[in-house]
Amino acid sequence: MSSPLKPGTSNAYNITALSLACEVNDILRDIGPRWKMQVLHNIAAGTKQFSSLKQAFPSLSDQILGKRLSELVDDGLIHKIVMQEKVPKRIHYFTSDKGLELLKIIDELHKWGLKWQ
Amino acid sequence: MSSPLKPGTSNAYNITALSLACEVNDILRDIGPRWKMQVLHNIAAGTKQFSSLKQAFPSLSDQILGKRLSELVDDGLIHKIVMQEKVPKRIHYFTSDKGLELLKIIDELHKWGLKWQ
DNA sequence: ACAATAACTCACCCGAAAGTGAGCAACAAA
DNA sequence: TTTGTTGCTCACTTTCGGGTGAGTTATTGT
Repeated sequence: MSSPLKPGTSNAYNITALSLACEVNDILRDIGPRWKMQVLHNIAAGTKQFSSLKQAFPSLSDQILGKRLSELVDDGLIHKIVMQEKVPKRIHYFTSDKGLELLKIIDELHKWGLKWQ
Repeated sequence: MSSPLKPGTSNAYNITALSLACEVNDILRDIGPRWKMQVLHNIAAGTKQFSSLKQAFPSLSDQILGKRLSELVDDGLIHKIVMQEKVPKRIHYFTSDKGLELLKIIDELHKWGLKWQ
């Protein structure tokens, strides 16, 4: 899902601390891009197609939506199935188990945010 | 902790979906900056001073460390107490309850990452 | 006299991410 | 025949965040 240790990011003193630290860093970078978790959440809520996701987020451009979807597929957070090959294509997205478990944590993050403003 | 809805980010259709979405977006932006959660984690583990945090993360520059610390203070995730005013100053950082609860969620994120690679 | 220390801030650069404009495929409806 | 649909990709510009170099403060150690 992401790159290993960058050069110079580790040393003798903090090798164990950094093993956790770097992994968390990488995860945050993976889930951090704008709209990405929202799109994942919407797909989990039943929105399946590109065009309906567009409607759900009118201020999100096609380009960014396309990028986020391909990132989510690459991360294994969603699956993509082609329902109809010929144009206009019909493609359905649905969340993987990995994605659903991530969303549980995202939801806790949301609750944490509500609790502490 | 962060800005409210940006103009054009909301509309009639998705007002409820976006209320969650935008909050999560904002939280992710707040916890996303490089090193921030690592620094928080190290402070929770007992590292109290600027100079010892520097040692813990040799590849992290003073400038970024200073920035992250002030962000963490602004976010209410850590507290800063001045132990000795006169130069060289002695300043201690320690995690707030808000910060500790966030770290629990970060830890789950870490476990999620280990489970799914 | 000089360097070192602790904890920063300011000004700047540069690469990555976000956002914008255009286009495309191939079929169906107006 | 033109327009619309669906699901994108490519190229470009702009914005933002990370990283670097230098400087500051006053006291203490050599």
